[in-house]
Amino acid sequence: MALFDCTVDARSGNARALTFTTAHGDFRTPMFMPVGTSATVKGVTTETLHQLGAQVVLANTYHLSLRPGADLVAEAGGIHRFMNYDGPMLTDSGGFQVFSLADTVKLDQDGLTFRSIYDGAKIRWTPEENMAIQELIGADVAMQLDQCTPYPAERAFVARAVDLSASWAKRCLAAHKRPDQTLFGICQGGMELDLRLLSIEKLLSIEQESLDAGGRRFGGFGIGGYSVGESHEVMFETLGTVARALPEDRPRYLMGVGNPTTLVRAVGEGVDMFDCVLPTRTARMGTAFSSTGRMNLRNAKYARDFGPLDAQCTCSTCQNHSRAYLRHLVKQNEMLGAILLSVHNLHFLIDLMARAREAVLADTYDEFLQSWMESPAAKDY
RNA sequence: GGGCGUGUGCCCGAGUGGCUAAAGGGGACGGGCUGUAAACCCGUUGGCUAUGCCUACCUAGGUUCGAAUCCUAGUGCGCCCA
Repeated sequence: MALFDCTVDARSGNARALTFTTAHGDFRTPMFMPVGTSATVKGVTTETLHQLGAQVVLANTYHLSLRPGADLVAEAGGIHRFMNYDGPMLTDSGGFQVFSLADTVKLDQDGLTFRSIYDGAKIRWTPEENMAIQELIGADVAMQLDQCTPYPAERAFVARAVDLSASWAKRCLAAHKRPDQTLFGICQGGMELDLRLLSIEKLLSIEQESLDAGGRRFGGFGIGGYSVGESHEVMFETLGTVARALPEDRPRYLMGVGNPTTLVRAVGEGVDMFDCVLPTRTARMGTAFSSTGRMNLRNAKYARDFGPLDAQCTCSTCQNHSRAYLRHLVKQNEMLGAILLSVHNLHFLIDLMARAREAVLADTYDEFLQSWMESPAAKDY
């Protein structure tokens, strides 16, 4: 297969199983992508990531461009070599950070100006500059610069973000040149279905214009601006329609999600890819996903519980360590506790999506979804 | 044996007459975490028959309208002198 080809291996209802080709190998969906913001999935070695069956690892343009600097990453031979991960990688544009982090973002049609959280330096990003930075970092997939809107938000504000994100999508697509890297466009529009569909319409017409002019196409599509404070019901009111309005032949990536049950349901709505800090962050804070729901290992009830974390789990943490030991590590603030729980939580989501793929291939996704929703693990949704 | 200092809630520790059921830490207990400035943030932490009452700042006694705070004695601990 050629670079960035995407094949639909199977469908089951609205759920899909894709294979996507990158210069660092294929990835198969549905899948969960561990987040490695600063060129590291916190607490987890790249060797372990491979063992876990991670297919794509994220990194963040905002953080890497400020520390250690995109030029330094390029000098190291690119992000893969820099962090010694030879599988597919994806960089988020950093737009999310600019809006969520900097209290002094200045937004104009041409780009955005903000201050570095590290040293206060004034930084100016146009979509073109952001593309150049992501090309220097060198992940297999780059994300367009976009404006992620919070919830709740005024409709007019969301509409402006849709327009701005679309205009940036156009400029990113035009500016993006690196041949071994593909670009994903991003759909915004908050919880307003018509704005969501408008956003997609814009992306597709931008792409068509680009193709007509002999330019590039989007390798896939991000669905941004969800899981920003709205309830699950509100999110799923529009998510399925939005996902299925995106092209069938390319990946749909629900950005920043997260929760096991949300993943299983979203796959059922036609979403293919996910990323989230939740498994690694909650692990560092002492919480584990499990087949019986979330477990807070700080709880006293685990102090003398010498059984495995999750009897149904095949990860190395569950094979080798007891709840009592993990609780001890967490309570003592020992770094190994965070590491072991990170490994377990990542395994949980990666394995969940692997099983989702099997269900799609067997055309039994409905049953898979139903059985998940009836399982005790879904209760902490 | 003498002198000086000190003793506060599970622990450390602030508080030198009323605004004190007692600051602040720690610990314990519980909750949160969703395109990572997070090994972080938030709550609770004397008891009860609970818009009030009881018990509490080493012990006992005293001064005072009122004491963790002042006085006396005892006692534990620390330092110094013999």
